[in-house]
Amino acid sequence: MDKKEKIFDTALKLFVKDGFHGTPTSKIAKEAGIANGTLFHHFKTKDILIKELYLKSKEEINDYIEEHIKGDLNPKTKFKALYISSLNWSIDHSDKFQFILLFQSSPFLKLIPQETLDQQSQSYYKVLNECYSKNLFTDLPLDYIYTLLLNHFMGNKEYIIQNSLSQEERKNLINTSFDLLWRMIS
Amino acid sequence: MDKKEKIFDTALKLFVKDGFHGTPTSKIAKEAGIANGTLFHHFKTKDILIKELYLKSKEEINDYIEEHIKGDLNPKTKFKALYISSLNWSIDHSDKFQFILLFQSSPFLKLIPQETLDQQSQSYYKVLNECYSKNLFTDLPLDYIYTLLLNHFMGNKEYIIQNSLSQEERKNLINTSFDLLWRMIS
DNA sequence: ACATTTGTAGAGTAATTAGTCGGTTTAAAA
DNA sequence: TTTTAAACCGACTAATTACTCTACAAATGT
Repeated sequence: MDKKEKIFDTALKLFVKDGFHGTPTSKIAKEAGIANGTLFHHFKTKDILIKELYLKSKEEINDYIEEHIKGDLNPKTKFKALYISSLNWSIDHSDKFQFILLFQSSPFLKLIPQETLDQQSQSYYKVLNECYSKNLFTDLPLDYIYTLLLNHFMGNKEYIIQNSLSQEERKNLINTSFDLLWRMIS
Repeated sequence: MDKKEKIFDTALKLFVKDGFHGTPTSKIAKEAGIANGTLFHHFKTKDILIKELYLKSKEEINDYIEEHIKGDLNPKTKFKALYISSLNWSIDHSDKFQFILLFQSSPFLKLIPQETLDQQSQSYYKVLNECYSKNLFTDLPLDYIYTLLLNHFMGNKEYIIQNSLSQEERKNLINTSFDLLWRMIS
């Protein structure tokens, strides 16, 4: 495996486990099986490593989701596809997803310009706005619906990871959870 | 203000802002307006400070909630009182609540014996179990309902904090959110 | 009044950390 | 083949960290 890739992998795992400040660069290098200097050859600073790791992970989930919602024309099925594909990715890449959350609620978030952040969430908002403008949602503020949606999502993600369901059970639960959500917000 | 109390306050604020490892004891001492040595006189180690801060905060929220649910005999109103009082406390003490979450998802959680943790969540589980055994909930596993409940709670908490509502609006939203929740899980 | 404990201070220390540097190996280009 | 550049190494450094130590002040008990 490419050493830079190996650094990414190891760093992500350690950051999720012990936090950013709790993970020394020396430990990353050691566990990745490379020398200290090599790490700083690929990433000028620890901050840059953290930032690139975030951008990489975020790009992966975004690509995956966009791949799964494109083509769908009906707003509701598009919304459902968004919900389900996000859920699937976050379960299948739980460390990466956890890392994204960690980063987003950390002071390192400031390393990313607002413009980039907006751009990254564009596709979600587009789907949401379409449903909203077509009055598919109940008569509550859109940001409140977003809140309900987001946390329903997070809870179900956590539940599925925790209970390591079979592929079939998982599919069923995800569908059930979407129905529960839709019943709540439509 | 008592210096020990001042350390508690400052440490909590900084831990929430910058994380445990991101907050040096020297910074805590400086911002609390005390000497380095004084901090270590009151708390033998940084870990002990973190642990005591958690136990203190957790005790406060537990006391508050228990004060608000005692007396209620009907399981549903007791459940509602639990939901609403938790929400109110977490909004009115958002830093402390954030700290509790931070601690619980950190490696420091290991500092607390399982026995103590169980004891601390006893009263919540009691209320939940009572509703469950009286068939007030829909036909889903209790731990799944707990997941839905918890995340509905978290989302609404975040929403109310973010949107700084008036006392009246807040009360209404909390009630609405409870109805939404109840409709979903009952 | 005196003694003892407790609170407070801040300089000091050993360990750890992010990041550097000079040098060697590997790989690609000329 | 020779030259150039990129990848890699690990010892090193300056800064930071958790924590100690000694001394002094305040409170408390006798």
